[in-house]
Amino acid sequence: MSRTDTPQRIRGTQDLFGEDARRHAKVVETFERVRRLYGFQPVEIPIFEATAVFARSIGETTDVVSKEMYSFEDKGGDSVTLRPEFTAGLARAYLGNGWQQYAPLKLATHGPVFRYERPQKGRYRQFHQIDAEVIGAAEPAADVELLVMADQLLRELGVSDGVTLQLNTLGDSATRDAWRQALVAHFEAHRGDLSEDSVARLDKNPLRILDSKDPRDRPIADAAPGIDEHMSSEAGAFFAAVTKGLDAAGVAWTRNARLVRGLDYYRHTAFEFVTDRLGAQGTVLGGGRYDGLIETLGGPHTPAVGWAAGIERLAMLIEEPIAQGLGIAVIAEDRQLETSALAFVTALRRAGVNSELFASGNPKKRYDKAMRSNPAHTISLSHREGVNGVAQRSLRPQDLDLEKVRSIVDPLIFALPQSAA
RNA sequence: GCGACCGUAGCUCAGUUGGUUAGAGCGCCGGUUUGUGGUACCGGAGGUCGCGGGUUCAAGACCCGUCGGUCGCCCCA
Repeated sequence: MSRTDTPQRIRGTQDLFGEDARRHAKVVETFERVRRLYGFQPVEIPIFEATAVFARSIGETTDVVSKEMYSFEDKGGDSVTLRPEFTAGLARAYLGNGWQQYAPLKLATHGPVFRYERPQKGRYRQFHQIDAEVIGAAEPAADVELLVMADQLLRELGVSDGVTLQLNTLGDSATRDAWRQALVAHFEAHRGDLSEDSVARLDKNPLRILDSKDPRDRPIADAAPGIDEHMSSEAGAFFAAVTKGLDAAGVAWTRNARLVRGLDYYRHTAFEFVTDRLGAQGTVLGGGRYDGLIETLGGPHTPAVGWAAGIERLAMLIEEPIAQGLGIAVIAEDRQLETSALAFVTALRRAGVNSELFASGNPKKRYDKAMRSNPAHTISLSHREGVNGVAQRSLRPQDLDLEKVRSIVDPLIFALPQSAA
C-alpha cells in the first residue's frame, strides 16, 4: 500500500466519513440549537494566533506550552500557533475589538483545535470542540446558566444517562494560595511514599497529585486537606450561590473536592461532566471560571467563565444518527434513456425533491443498485420490445409528497418518445 | 517522551509445526438469467503479504530495525 508515494494522513488527524461524519454533524447541530435557546451569539475566530496569545495566557513554562502546542514560524519569521483551545483567542478578540461595550457577552463557537499529543481513544492532534463563554460577568448566575445549558445539551444529545456533573470550587486567589500551601506541606511530609510522577508534580503542579491514578498516591491524596478549610467567606458564598442555582434549575451535581485545573488563572467554579464509557478519557465537557485570564493578555480585570467539549467524545457516546434515506431513485434501464432520466432527476431536484440518478454501469444491474440505496420511491425508464416505458414503485410513500412528485413527473412521462430514439 | 498489542486485495478476514504459481466473502467492472424485479449464475480487474535488513535449501509466517494503526502512561488549556 505504501508502495506508491501517496501522501499519508498526518498522525492524529482524521478523515470523517459516513457514520463518523453524521455523528459529528449531529453534535454540532444540537449544540447550535441549544446555543440559540440560551441566547449565546455565534462567533468565528482564527484557527491560528500569534503564539503569545496562548503562551502568555496559559503560562510560558508549563508542559502544555512547551510540548503540546502546534507552533511554527510563518514566512515573515513570526511565531504562530494553531489554537489549542478557544478561550484565549476569544479573550484576545474581546479586547482587540472593543467587545467590552457588549459585556456581559455570551459567545458560542465550534471548530477544530490542535494539540501535539500522542493519539489514543478520544484524543487526536486535530480534534473539534464546541465552546461557550460568558465574558464580563462576575455573578454566579453566569456559571449557573452555562452549566444548565451544558446539562440541556447533553440531555438533547441523549448522553446524560452515563454522565455526571462533578463540581468544585478553587476559591478566590487568597483561598487558593492558602490551600496550595497546605497541600504542599502535606505532600512534602509524605514525599517518600509518593509515586515518582507525583514527586515530580510536587514541584511543578502539586494540585495534580490530588487526581493521581497511581494506587501509591491514593491514600495520601485522599487524606490531603480540603479546600473548604481555607475557604474565604466570599468564596464560600459564591460557591453556595452556584450550587443553589443548579438545585433550583434541577441540574444534578456531585461535589468532587479533588477536581482541579492545571492553570493558575482559574478561580472559583471548576467542573467536568464525566463518564466511564470512554476509556481513559472520562471528561466529556469541562470548564470553569477564569477571572485571571484577561489580565494576562493586558486587559482590565474581567471576570469570565466558560466551557468546552470535545465533539469526537460526544460523537462516540450518542446513538447512531440515522442516515438520511434517498427520496427518489431515477433509473435508466437502457442506455438510450439516460438523457431522459437525467431530465427527470433534474426536474425533481429543482423542485426540492431529494433524488439520485442511476444511469451508469450495466443497464440490467442498475435497478438492483438503486434498490440497495434504499429509496422511498423509484422511477424506472426502460425500453422493451421497441417501446419506452416508465414504471414507478413506492416503497416508503409516507416519506414523500407523492402528489407533488406526480405533478413534476407526469408531464415528463407524457413527453417521453414512445419508441426508441 | 515511555510501554503493550497489531499491519495479507477497495472493505472484513482465512492462510495449519516455515514448503509449489497467496485465498474467501462483500464491493467494483463485463456478460447471461429474471422482467415491477433488492434473484441466481459465469467471467474479469485488483496483492512484489506496510517498508528495509537478517536467519534458512525455502519466510506472509521466525529475528532486528523502521513506518503506520490501536490502546494505555505522562500531560490534559
